[in-house]
Amino acid sequence: MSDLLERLRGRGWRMTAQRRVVAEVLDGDHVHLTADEVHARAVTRLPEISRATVYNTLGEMVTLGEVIEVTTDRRAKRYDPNAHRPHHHLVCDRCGAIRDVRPTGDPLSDLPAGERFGFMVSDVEVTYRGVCPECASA
Amino acid sequence: MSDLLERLRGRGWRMTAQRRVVAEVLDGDHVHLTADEVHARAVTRLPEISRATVYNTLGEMVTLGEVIEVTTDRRAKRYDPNAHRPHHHLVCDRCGAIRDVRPTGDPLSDLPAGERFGFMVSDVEVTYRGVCPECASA
DNA sequence: CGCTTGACTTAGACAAAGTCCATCGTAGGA
DNA sequence: TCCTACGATGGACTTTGTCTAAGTCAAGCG
Repeated sequence: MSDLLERLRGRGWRMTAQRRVVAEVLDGDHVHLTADEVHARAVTRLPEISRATVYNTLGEMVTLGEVIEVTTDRRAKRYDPNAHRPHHHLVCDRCGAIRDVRPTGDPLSDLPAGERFGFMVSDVEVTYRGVCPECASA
Repeated sequence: MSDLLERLRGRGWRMTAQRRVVAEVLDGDHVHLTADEVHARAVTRLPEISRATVYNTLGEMVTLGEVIEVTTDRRAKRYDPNAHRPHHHLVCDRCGAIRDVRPTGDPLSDLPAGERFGFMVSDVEVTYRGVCPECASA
């Protein structure tokens, strides 16, 4: 994760204990925590960190493009540190588990000009839905 | 919209003034209203309709498969009556405008078995993002 | 036709997720 | 080491949605 920390430093981020903890909590592959989950884990390392700070820090990371916001359902937004490898998401409809996936092909090129309604289309998010092995066998 | 009303009747729905109004409000193409917007419009026709009823009715329509829930951002869910023609969505990042689009190709077949992590994948949602003509010229 | 019944509606309390703001604290440069 | 602007805090507030207890009404039945 020092990877993420390094990048943030390099952008003139003022380093504080709170920011370090949030960045550390977000480390790893297939990590998709909600803001509250990030807060809960951060608290175990830095008991006095506030919810507002977690929200602020996550928001800044998103703005800097170091973390991606994922909205897979009506519930809370999730935060995905895997921002530097383009990917999409596979979500379990039963338990909400999320995996990063990389489909073949480019969905952007699948949208013909006639279906763009004059928009300048810049991005596409693909969410696959199904049932994960654990839920299927339960 | 009598189309939607007819289908609902046929499923043994008890017909009430409230349900009729909600169904009528949802009529049309490229309609993606939030529950609150549906309520606001319903109130102009039936002043005493309550928020809870609008939520209940929308939820039932979704369960019956006559209306689709669309979650494009952190804000409110939107309701799309165009449930019987498969389609995806194009969203303006500035003003939130939504258009129904139909890309070529099938994203489901773009997810190789090795990227499915044992999931039984049953559905895929594609959200294109960009800037609409109105926002681009403003 | 009017009765009955259970499905439907209502208002408001409640909950979850997130934002805002005034104030206090501190990282890091001089 | 001292200063100061940037960051952190926590509590109030907002938005979106759910739940519940009590009242209302659509529609089948006689």
